[in-house]
Amino acid sequence: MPGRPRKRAAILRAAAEVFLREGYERASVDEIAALADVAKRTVYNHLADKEALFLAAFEAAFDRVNADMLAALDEFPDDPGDLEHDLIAFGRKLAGCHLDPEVTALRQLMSSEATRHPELVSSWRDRGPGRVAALLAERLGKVTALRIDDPVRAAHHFMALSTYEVQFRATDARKPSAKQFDAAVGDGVKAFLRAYDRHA
Amino acid sequence: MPGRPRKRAAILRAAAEVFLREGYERASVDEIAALADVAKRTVYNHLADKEALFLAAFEAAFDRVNADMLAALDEFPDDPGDLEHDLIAFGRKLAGCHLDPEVTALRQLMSSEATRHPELVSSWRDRGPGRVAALLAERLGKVTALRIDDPVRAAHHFMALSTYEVQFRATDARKPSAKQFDAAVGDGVKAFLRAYDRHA
DNA sequence: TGCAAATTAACCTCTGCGGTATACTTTGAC
DNA sequence: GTCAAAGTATACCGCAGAGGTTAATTTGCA
Repeated sequence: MPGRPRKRAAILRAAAEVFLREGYERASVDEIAALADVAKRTVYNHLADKEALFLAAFEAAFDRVNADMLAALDEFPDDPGDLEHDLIAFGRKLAGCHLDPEVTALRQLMSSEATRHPELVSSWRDRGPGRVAALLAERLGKVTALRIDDPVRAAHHFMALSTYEVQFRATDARKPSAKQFDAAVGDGVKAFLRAYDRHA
Repeated sequence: MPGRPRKRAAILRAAAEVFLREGYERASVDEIAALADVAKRTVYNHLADKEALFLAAFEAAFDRVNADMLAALDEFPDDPGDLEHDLIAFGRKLAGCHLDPEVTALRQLMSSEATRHPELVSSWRDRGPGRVAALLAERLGKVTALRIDDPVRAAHHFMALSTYEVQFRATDARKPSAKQFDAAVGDGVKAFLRAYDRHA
């Protein structure tokens, strides 16, 4: 592996770690350089200034996390055998993503810089949950057992019901137990089915 | 009105405004003092340091917006005549709170300081949405037209369905139109009723 | 192997902010 | 009206961090 891109990757990884841990203002370029095991000058060699460093690191971290999010969709079979079971499995995967510390830290970081960088928010929404909703809508629309007028809205309802409570407690000091987690997701999915299943 | 408490109130109001606009780190005590029309020394006279100033201002701002949130519950009648209509009215009020710029700014501020002040998050949750959920659960449990096993969970489902999409777009540059807003809330409430109404 | 580009370490400067000190003025309760 | 408590203006200190400079060194590639 060539030297230059390796340095750049190390810088972005370190920057993501420090920015996520400290927030934009509290993060220092010195610490990032030290963590990347690189001279500060090298950082400024790759990225013009702290701002550019932040945006690039955020972008990279988002891509990484978002891949997991979209991968959850593979959990959802094209032709579900046991619909409730499959939906619960998918809902767990989806809700589980929201518990990932990197995800919650990224959300917080985005939130705190939302005023200065509104494009971060819209990009996150469109490429993240918005994308998940669109893809999920496509799949739900094909399930004949469901009566769905507006697939995108139904997808949102599914996401809301399966993840609301988990997100609610995601920032809590002590995470919900596996039992609470499963119950929250399971009950959410069951409510979704009562609202959308033809014979429920 | 006596002078001293008036100064204190002015300081807290100014602090809230600046902290909400700039975030903790970017906010400067100088600006807060100027906005409160007060000498910097006076600020430090009332609050020990920037940290205490922040916590006090946050607390005050939270109490203010949270009162609106809890007031939304009054929208919900003890004995609903037209359940769907009443639920939609309540849902709109609830979702509307999430569009208030001060509310979104407060959430962002809490988010960005969550690591340093986890107690802010749990206090927010317990006294805010958690409280709403508990009170709403109480009311929902009394509505005989609904089949509800776990009232608190049902309350969460109601909150999720009626506010998810609005919160989803709350940080968007251009707010959703009234039509979109009403449709999102209305469809959410209808889904809730399909899931919980005895004869649906 | 040689050379050009990248990297490094060690400074340096400049700015902004938290917090304090001083010396003076205002305010309000008795 | 007095006088102590509170407020004000201004200057100041210390510190931390962004970003630049330089000169020496390493690295990758022809």
